[in-house]
Amino acid sequence: MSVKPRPPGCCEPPRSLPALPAADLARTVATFKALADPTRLEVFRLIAAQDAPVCACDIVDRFDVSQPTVSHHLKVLRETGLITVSRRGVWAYYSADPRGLALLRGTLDGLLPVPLPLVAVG
Amino acid sequence: MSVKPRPPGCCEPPRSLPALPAADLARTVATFKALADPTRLEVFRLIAAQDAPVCACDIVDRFDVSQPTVSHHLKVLRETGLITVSRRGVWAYYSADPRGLALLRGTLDGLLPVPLPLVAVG
DNA sequence: GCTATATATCGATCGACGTCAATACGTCCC
DNA sequence: GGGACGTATTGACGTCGATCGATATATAGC
Repeated sequence: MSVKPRPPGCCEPPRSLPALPAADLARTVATFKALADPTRLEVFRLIAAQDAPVCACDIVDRFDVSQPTVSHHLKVLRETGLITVSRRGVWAYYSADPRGLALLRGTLDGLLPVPLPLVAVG
Repeated sequence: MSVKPRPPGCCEPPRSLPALPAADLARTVATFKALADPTRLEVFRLIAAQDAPVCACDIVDRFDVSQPTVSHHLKVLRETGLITVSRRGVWAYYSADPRGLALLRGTLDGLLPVPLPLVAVG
């Protein structure tokens, strides 16, 4: 953060980088963190692979963790905008929110230029 | 994980998802985790924004954490394949490894189909 | 060799997080 | 209302990880 002279013979100062706004940084970090747990990543993969919303009971059935733990993971994914929930009676149905992944994709594209230019077709 | 009958009136069983191989899951989780810390994400952003390798001393200068902490973050980024290091005398120069981000991009594309079909040109 | 400098490693601390059992909350049905 | 069931919340526990100061390692120059 300080403005120090280069150590002699070291290097040119790197190109300065516009700092990410604090809110964007926090949101990006939270999204990465949401997918940085093996159980939670698999839960999200299961939800994202479906055409129709997934019942919470199915998720509980498919993982070797307790029902409160699954509920906790779903809450984290919901709070980061990666999934949405809808209720029908006592049942809760979860779907992937495309905007959550779009945010991540945008972040990655901002980190390094894509190797080949891409254009949308169709 | 068990094969239980549906609760009555709940839902159709979700499409079964081929489990991610353990090694792939671990590697993906580790990469997400590497970018899930605000300091480390900013360090990586600084490195990835450059055309030339960045001297470690510059990174230490630009952040409000101690030199051992920066060294630790650089090690994590290196071990996940997001950056590479080269030495010249006592100095260490870090560059972004495009393959690290490519892995992440591939993972995201596997999580949800891209909103519009994309083709490479040029 | 000795000193100075750049970077890495070690050990300790402290907060964050994944997990569980227990419990609370809501909804359905009798 | 009362019981049954699906889901969410709470509180506690153990582990992991970000951070630091101290120290180690390595290189350059004298």
